[in-house]
Amino acid sequence: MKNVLVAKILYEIADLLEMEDVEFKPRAYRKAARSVEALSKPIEQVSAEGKLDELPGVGANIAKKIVEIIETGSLKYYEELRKRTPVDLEGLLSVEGIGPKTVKLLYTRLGVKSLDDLERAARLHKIRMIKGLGSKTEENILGSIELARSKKERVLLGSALPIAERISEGLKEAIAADGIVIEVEVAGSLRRMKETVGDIDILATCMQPRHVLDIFAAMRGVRKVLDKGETKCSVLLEDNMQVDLRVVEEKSFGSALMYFTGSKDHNIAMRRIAMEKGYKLNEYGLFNDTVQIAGRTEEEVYKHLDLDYIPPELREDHGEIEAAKKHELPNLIRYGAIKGDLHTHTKWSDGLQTIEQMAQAAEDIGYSYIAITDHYSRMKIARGLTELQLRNQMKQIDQIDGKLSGIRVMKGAEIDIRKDGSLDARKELLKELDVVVASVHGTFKQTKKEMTNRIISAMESGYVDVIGHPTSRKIGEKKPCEIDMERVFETSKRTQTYLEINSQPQRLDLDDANVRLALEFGCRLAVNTDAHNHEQLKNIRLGVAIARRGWAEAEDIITTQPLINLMKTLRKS
DNA sequence: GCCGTTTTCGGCCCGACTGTTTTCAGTCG
Repeated sequence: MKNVLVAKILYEIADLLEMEDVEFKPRAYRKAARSVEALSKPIEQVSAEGKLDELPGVGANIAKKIVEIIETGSLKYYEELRKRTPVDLEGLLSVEGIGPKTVKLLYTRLGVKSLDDLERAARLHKIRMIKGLGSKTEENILGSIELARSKKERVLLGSALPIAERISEGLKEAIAADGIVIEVEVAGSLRRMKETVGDIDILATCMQPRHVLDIFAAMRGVRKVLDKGETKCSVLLEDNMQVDLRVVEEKSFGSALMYFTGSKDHNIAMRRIAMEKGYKLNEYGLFNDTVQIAGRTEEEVYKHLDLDYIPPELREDHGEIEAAKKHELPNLIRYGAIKGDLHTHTKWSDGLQTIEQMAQAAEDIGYSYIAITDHYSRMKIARGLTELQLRNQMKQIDQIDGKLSGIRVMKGAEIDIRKDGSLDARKELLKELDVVVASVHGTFKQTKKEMTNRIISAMESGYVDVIGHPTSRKIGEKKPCEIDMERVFETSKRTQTYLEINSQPQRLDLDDANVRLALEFGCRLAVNTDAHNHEQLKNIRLGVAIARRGWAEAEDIITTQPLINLMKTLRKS
């Protein structure tokens, strides 16, 4: 599956062309790249079927280039562009505030090719000497460069999860084909559903550990075997992700799973409890002297320590052990509990699919409602709709909704919260919508107080149902805005304006800590995907994971409610 | 380089903000 590679090259061509002041082509390449990225099947398959030019944004020329990438792993056109400006484009562009034009400028004037070069140039105050740049730019670069570097070290949950699942499924299938019984589980921070992970840990139990390790080391996608022993094998995948596989005896599977799931702090606390009871806990089991009294499953280990079972998402030593002791753990929202999505986009604004396609996809995953909330903006953010366009869309949604019986399609919009906290839409228009999502786009350089008031104003307007991606953070790219969250939570509760848990892999905003705090304030939240294509509707599990990590129960999340209850919850019903 | 019930050629999103500038380029969403 070369989708990621193809998309990456197309994106980079766009940046390279932009560097050279080429007009319009960058946009064309980006559109094609997004199409490839959104694809659920291998690009090779689409190519083999001769259907590349059916992808939105892919014409004869780009199709030809994609074929070349599939066949050779690279692209002459791309290599030539790179030769003209041989820099670590991806790295340099990951610095906030630096775009293709600045990369070009820094390269031609200072020979900056890498993040290290950039940092050196900034420290030596060479950047401020360039016409068009200044001391402020230099300071900003130094401020963002660490963040840009750290991005490489951890991978988004949303990226790592499918890789881990593919590997564990592949392993199961390969072993099963040999007629051998195997049990495989993903462990580590990935199992705890942390928003980013450093590597992938997989645990297996099998009577023939060596056979499992051999198959694992020879799997497709493995670039390098880092080390391989009797029970453990570490490999580096083609995309630089490290995967560790451990094979343990069946009688130790539960305790090993606990041990390798962590967190470290949770494990330490657990071992202390075992000690207090006169036992010993390690990855091989729970022991009374030398006799193993538990270890086959996690459940029996917790039980023998007089604790309720603690779901992996809670294992951070943030009070979960005390709660488990007192039988006060939350009844966490289940992964399948979501009944609908209140934040989605279509090709009317910057999405990829039609309203029908999004609604159909939502119905297919078992939802009973979906709100179409394309960007609406008087300032044309992300191809926002005009009032006339939105009214046309509303008519079309009504027609589509009339035709579909299995799912309710709701009229909505994502409205920009302007700098002064006012909504970028006429109130009369908002009244006609079923769902109003209001979000901050463009965080400027506002103070904490200004930003807090900006969001609170929107909540107090009386026209907003959901605040979209409340802190505007992007993991590894953009820090969350400084906001007085407690004031926001208080207002959310008072005005019954629901804060979103945005399920986009790079957002996950609110984050787990804020979710937990919001719940303490008595807020209810909305888990949405902000999907820009139908595949992204499936990101909902990431949002639910964050809800679980924030100790949320189903009742805390309005999108678990059936339609009739939801309508009572929203203000415009 | 792509695309089309107003077009197969001529458009293609655009406004705000920042940091640099004396009127604007680059970045962002």
